[in-house]
Amino acid sequence: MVTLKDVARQAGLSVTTVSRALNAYDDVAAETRAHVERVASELGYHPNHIARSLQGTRAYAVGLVIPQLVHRYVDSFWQEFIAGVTSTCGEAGFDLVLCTGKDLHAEQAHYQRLVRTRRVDGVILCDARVRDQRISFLRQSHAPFVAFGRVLGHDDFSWVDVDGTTGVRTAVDYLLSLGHRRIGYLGTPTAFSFTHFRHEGYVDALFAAGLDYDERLILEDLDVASELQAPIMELMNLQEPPTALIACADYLAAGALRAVRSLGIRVPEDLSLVAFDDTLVSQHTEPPMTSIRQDNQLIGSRVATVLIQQLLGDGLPPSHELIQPSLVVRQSTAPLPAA
Amino acid sequence: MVTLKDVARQAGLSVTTVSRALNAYDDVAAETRAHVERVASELGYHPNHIARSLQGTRAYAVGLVIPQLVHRYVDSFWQEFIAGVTSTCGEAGFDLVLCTGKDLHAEQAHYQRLVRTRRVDGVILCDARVRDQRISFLRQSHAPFVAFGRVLGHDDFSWVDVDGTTGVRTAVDYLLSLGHRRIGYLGTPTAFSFTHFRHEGYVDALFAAGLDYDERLILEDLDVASELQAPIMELMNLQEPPTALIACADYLAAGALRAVRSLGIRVPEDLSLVAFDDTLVSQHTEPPMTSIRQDNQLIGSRVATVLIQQLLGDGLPPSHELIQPSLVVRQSTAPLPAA
DNA sequence: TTGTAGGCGTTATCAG
DNA sequence: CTGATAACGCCTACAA
Repeated sequence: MVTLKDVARQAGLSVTTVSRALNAYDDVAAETRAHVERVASELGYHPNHIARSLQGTRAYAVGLVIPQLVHRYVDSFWQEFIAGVTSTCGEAGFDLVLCTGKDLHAEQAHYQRLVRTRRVDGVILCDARVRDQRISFLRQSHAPFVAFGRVLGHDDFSWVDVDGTTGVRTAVDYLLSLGHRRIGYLGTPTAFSFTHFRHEGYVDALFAAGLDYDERLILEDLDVASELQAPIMELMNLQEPPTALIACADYLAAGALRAVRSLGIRVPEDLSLVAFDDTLVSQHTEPPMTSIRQDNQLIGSRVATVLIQQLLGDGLPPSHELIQPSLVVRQSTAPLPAA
Repeated sequence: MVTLKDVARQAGLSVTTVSRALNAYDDVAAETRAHVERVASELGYHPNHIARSLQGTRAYAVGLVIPQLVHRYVDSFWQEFIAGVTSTCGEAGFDLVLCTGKDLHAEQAHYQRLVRTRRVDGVILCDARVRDQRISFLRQSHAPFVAFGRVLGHDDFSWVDVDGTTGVRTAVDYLLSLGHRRIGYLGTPTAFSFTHFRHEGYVDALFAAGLDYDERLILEDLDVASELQAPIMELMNLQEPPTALIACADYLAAGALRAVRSLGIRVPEDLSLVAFDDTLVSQHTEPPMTSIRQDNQLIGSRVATVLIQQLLGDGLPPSHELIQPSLVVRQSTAPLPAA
């Protein structure tokens, strides 16, 4: 393997000079630089990344730990997100180092290792929780990081998030415009911080329309393994059942669709249904679903951009960025039929 | 950021002794070792992979370059594959370094950089092509690598692949058992090596059943952007149209489903349809599709295992592993109706 | 059984 | 402008 020393010897210069010549420092003679570059390429020199990292400068890599099993494993969220991260990183000359952790604790251990060993220059944190130990840890260990997802009351770190509040509010407004007044709500696990923002959109929209918040129409804390059949049945057997339902995740919408169908309720004739995420799942159901769409690749790309900016220009203030989702209208929603 | 030196100071020993105690050398007193281990865990010491790599020769990382845009981007293949790779790597103490390349040339450049700069110890190569320049490059640069996908006539490198031949053959056999005799075939791009193995399964099954290979029933080289409407129409308007169709990718099956439906042909009553891949796409169509299923996470896991074995025990002979897909029967296939 | 010294390849610091 | 020298954290002769 060709090292800097080999190049130095061959060029009749010191290792230091060669290093600086190759790294575009401005204090080396143009002639010397040319010579060094020629020798380096003749010898087929490539800098040893490991040594570079050990030395303490930049690793030109960012880290990401993905949960081993979350609901998102069933859709293509991570894939699109990662695609966004890697392509943006690539343009900036960074690589992505990926690990997986079975739980939050394991995730944190990975983050610790990655930054401590200088394997990466900074990390990306996903699925921000309401009380997130990982964030406290990263902050206190002075590891540059950017989170996908905000945490209420903590703006001392950079984050990129989807404006779930506006997303849900837009969807509810749309249902209202179709004449619906009894709108049910299926919420994601409350541990995730995005859950609360989405919920807020629902409340806001009802309030703006002067409608009551009826707790009986709300199902909360539903994860991918939740059994929806029974609660949905209860919901639809109310004195005044909802005429529309907004499900805060695709998997909930798909589950609700199956549940109501088994009750003989037709979508969208008897019940309108809106999903959130707009992955392949909601696009391929029958009928295809009206859904709040977030561009996962864009999210990954923005998170990476913010992190790299933070890494290159250091000491930048925390940046906060809200990405707007959009409502994709398909065939699972319809005007409220005249009673 | 606790280092060996910190542990040594705290334990009142030299760095050397601590290092040996922690690395299970047999020339340290049992008592000393216990003491060192206690101090190390109290301080939360974790060895620095980077430093370790520098003096040894292992980076404890493997590389993977994913194509920027291929048909697989629309399903969750990469996500599942990556999940398998990272979890297996993690267990062995390796990280995954991920890049993306817009074309094969860019991919190759990334592989070159990763191995030359010692950023990784070996790489994973995906989507093997019939004539794959990346493979020649990796072989000649002596970079340890494992491919997902074989290339006919090249067994001098390690690969893991899905037995597409048996997969398709099983599906055709199933259709035959339902009474079908006119079975159409929709093939993936011929540049991919798996295309040919799948095709072989089709031919084998027909031959074994004593049926003719009718070129009019075969559509080949269809990618995700292929317009299926016209060719499918032609296919179904034959004197003796097929009564069943086997599509060698989920996206082809979904496209075919739309195309035949627009012709007023019902699935499975008028036409049986089998897909390949069994991603969410084929699971959520109406009707849900009978599909040849491959376990993408398992594939990733096996590829990583083989690569790491190769890395740790060096000089191992190339290993070849064929993973069996399985046929998942759903509602897109039915017995041939009595004419 | 333990400690000392040297080096893996690179870059930062400071002298010349 | 260029070159010694000292790290980075770890391992491994070799010496004590």
